[in-house]
Amino acid sequence: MSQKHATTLIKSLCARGAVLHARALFDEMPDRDVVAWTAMLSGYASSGRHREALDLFRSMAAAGVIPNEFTLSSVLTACRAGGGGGAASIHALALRRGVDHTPYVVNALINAYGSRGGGDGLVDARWLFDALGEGRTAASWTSMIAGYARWGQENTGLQLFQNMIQDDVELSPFICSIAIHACSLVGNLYFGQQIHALSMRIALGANLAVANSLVDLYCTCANILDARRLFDEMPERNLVTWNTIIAGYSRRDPLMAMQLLVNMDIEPNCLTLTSITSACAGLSALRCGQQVHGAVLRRNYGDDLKVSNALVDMYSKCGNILNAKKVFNMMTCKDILSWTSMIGGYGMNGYVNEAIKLFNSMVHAGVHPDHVVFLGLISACSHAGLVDEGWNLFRSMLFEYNIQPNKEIYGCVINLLARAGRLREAFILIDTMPLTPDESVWGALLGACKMHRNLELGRLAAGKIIEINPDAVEAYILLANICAADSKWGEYAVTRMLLKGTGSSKEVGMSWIELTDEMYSFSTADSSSPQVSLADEVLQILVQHMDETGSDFIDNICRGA
DNA sequence: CAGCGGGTTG
Repeated sequence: MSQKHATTLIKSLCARGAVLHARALFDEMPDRDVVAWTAMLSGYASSGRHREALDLFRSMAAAGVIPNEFTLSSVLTACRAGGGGGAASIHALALRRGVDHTPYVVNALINAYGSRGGGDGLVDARWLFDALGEGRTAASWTSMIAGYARWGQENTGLQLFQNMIQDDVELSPFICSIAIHACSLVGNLYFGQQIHALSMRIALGANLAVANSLVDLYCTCANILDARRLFDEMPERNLVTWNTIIAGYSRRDPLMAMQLLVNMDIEPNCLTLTSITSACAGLSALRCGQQVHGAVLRRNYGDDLKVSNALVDMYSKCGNILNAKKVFNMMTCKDILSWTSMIGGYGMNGYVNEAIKLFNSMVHAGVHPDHVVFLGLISACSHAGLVDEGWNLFRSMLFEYNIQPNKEIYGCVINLLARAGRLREAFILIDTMPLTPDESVWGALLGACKMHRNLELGRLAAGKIIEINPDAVEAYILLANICAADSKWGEYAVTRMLLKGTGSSKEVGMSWIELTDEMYSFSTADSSSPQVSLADEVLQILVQHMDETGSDFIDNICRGA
C-alpha cells in the first residue's frame, strides 16, 4: 500500500469513529510524512481525544517531522478542548514556521484563546479577530462570539453578532443557537425574537438545535405557553427538546411537567429525571417522587450530583426527612446546593438542632456558606421560636461571613423577632435596614401584631403596606381584626369600609395532599367533601391534646392561625 | 493524501 493510500484510509477510518483501527494502520506505516501524521492527529482531535492528539504531536516532533499549518490547527483544537492551555506555545511555533496568518490557523487560535480558563484569553482572541479585518470568515465570527458567550460576556457576544449580521456574513444554525442561548441567559427576549424571525427567514428554524434554544428562550424569558406553542409545532423533537420543555414546566406548572413525561416518546435521561424530581417536590408528591427515585437507581444515575440534590430537596419538601438524609449521606461528593438542601430540609421539618449541627459540619468541611443556607437556618429558628439562636446566626452571617443580607433574610429575621413578641425590635430593624422595606417585610410585622394584639404598630405596618399597594386586601383584613380584638369598633368599621372600597376580593388559597395515589385539593372552610369534616374533628382532638401537653410552640401556631 | 469553527437541556 502506498503512503497516500494508507493516509486516505486513516482519514476515512477516523471519520467513521474507528480511531483505534486507524492508529493500528498508522503504526504499521514504514514511512510517515507530515500528511500522514496530520491525518492521525486530526482524527484524535476531532473525536475529542485531545490527550492522544497532544501525545502524537510530541512523537511527531521527536521523529523530526516539521508541522505545517494543517498540523497546527488540529493541535490547537486539542488545546482548546483541554482548557486552552498551550495555545500560546503553538502560536509561537506557527510564527516560527511563518504560518501564523493562514486563515485556518488564525481561526483555530481565536477559538483556543477564547476557551482559555476563566476567559482571560478573550483579549488575545479579540486582538487576532480584529487584525483579520476583511479576512474574517464565518468561522472567525463564530469562534469569537462563542468565546464571549462561554465566559459570561453574552452582551459583548450579542453586539458582535449584530455586527456579523450587518456585515452580511452567512448565518449557520450553530451561530444562531449560540446567539439565542445568549439572549436567554441575559433575559433579552426582544433580541431573541428578532433572531427567531431571522432564522425563520433563512430557513434555519427547522434546525433542531435552533428550535431547542428558542424553546428554552421562551421558557426562561416569556410565557411558558409561547414555549409550548413552539414545542407543539415542532415536526421533530429530541431528548434536549423534551428536557427543555419539562424543565420549563417543572418550575411553573409541575403537574404539566409530569404530563409531558408521560407523553415522552424517547427514553428520559438524568436531566429529565432531575426536573421531574423537582416537579414532585413542588407538588409534595411523595409517592411519585419515590417512583422517580426508583427510576434514577435503575438507570444508575444514583451518583449524579444534580439528581441527588434534587432528591434530597424532594424528600425534604415531602416531609420524608429520613430518606432525604439517606440520599444525602450516600453522596460521595457534595456541593453547596447539597448542603443547603439538607440543612433547609431539616429546618422546614422542624429539626432545628440537626440543621445547625449540619451547618457546623458544612463549615468544618470547608464549604463557605451563602445567604441561602442562612435563610434556611434562620427561618427554621423562626418557626421553632428559637429567637436567640436565630439572632446569633444573623449576626454571625453579618460579621463572621461578611454576607450582605437580602430582603428575604431581613423578612425572615423580622418574622423571627416579631413572632416571638419582640415587635419593637422588629420595627427598629425595619427602620434601620439598608434596603427599602417592601410589602412582605411590613406584612411579617403586621401578622405578628395581630398575633400579639399590638394595635399601635399594627396600624403603622398596615399603613405602610397600603402606601405601597393600596389594594393590599390582607392588610385591611388584618388591621380590622386587630381593631376588633382591641374593641376599637369605630376604627374597625372604617377599615372594613376601606376594604370594600378596594373592590377586590381575597383569592382563596388552595392546599393539596397526596393520599394513596389520589391528589386531593381543598381550601379552608371547605365543606364539599365528608373527609374534610372528619379531618376537622381529628384536628380539634389534636389541638385539645396539645393544649393539655402545653407547648408554647403549638400555642403560637394556634394563635397565629 | 491533510486542515479551522460552532450548538440547544438541570
